Amino acid sequence: CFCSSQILESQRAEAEKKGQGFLYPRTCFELERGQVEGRIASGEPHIIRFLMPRENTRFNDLLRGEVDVPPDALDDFILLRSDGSPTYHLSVVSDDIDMGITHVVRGDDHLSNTPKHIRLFEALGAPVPVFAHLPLVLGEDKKKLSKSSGAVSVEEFREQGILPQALFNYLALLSWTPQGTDAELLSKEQMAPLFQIERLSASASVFDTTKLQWYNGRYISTLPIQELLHYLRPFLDRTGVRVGDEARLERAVELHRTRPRTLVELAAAVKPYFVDTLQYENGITKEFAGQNDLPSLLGALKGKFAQAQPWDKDALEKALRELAEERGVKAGALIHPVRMAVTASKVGPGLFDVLEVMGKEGTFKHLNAFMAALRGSVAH
RNA sequence: GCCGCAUUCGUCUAGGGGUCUAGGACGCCGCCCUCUCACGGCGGUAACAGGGGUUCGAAUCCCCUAUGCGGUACCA
Repeated sequence: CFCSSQILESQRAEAEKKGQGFLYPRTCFELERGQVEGRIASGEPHIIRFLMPRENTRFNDLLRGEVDVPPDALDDFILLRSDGSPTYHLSVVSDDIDMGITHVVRGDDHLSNTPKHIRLFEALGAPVPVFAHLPLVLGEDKKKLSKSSGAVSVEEFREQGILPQALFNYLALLSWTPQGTDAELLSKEQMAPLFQIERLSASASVFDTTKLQWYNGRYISTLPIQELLHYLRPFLDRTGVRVGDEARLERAVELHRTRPRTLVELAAAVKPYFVDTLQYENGITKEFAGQNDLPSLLGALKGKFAQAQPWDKDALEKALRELAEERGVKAGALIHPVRMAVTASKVGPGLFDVLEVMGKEGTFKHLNAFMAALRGSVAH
């Protein structure tokens, strides 16, 4: 075809103005063979088009069943550009033939290209593969997933502290459910034998970060501990945690793992067990600075704890409850400030478990720092 | 414009003519457990896009409309 793109473009605009579709008018197809050879020999720029049959193209998509496409929108598409390079359509089809591809599984957005590809396979005398067009995953704005609509690469999810198992599980269950089970938590190994491509839904799904995080939380709390630790390590490094005591890390993770939804949060939760100083800001001013008897209570508690033998949750709980009894306060009046002191958080696992794992040294270090911070905030 | 694909709770989905007063999960709300939070347990909230058919009977089959997405490139 020798038609210039300018001419075709203006013809196309013309047709659209009249509200009509535009197909290549096959002007150059009418040319005599000798004429064509002459013009090519003279170096005139040209492209090679595929002569698309003017009839319906039917094929059976694994997900959508019979698809029947009339020729209206099937143009005599270009195979070779004027510089001689192949277009996408020629490339994929030759590649598929070359590699002996039997099943083409690709995104929905290629459904409209399929008739072209099928005709190409036929024209090249190759067997037409089976097609399956998967629905797209949409962003929360219901538009095609893009950079602006959230994370789009596995690297980004890894950075956010999402476990590969969780991402896999979540993604696999978008547009697909296994037959005969309501199970949501499925490993790759469990899914493989259940997988049937026909059970994929044909409609697009919206990516829900909250649900992904739920999956992630489930995997964080159930993964074998060593495996979890393996994934957690980079996040510990990143938050500046130097783990001196592996056994303590393991116990701390066991204690905290039911709460976080990302590895970032898990790392933050076990940080107090391995650092010298914590940041209290909000905890001090809002909750405890106004309690005038708190310094005295905590001082007395330190005395009790100093004598606790052994340093375990039962002994510590006994010591704390004794003091509460003696002072006529509720145990909670001690438990909450101590939790704040040792973890810089209002929420967390049972306090005595935390103290046992943290150890005597760590507990006192944080208690002292907290009391000092209390004095500072009262003074102001 | 033309062609194609899609449409069940806010979201992911089950459902393939009667068993659907539509099931499960996330989220949200309440209760239980409890030193707090989480986990766990129990309960609740919320959907068949609209309109025509076909049928004794439709979320399920057909048509139309609406909406969304994709294609209509010398992009992939």
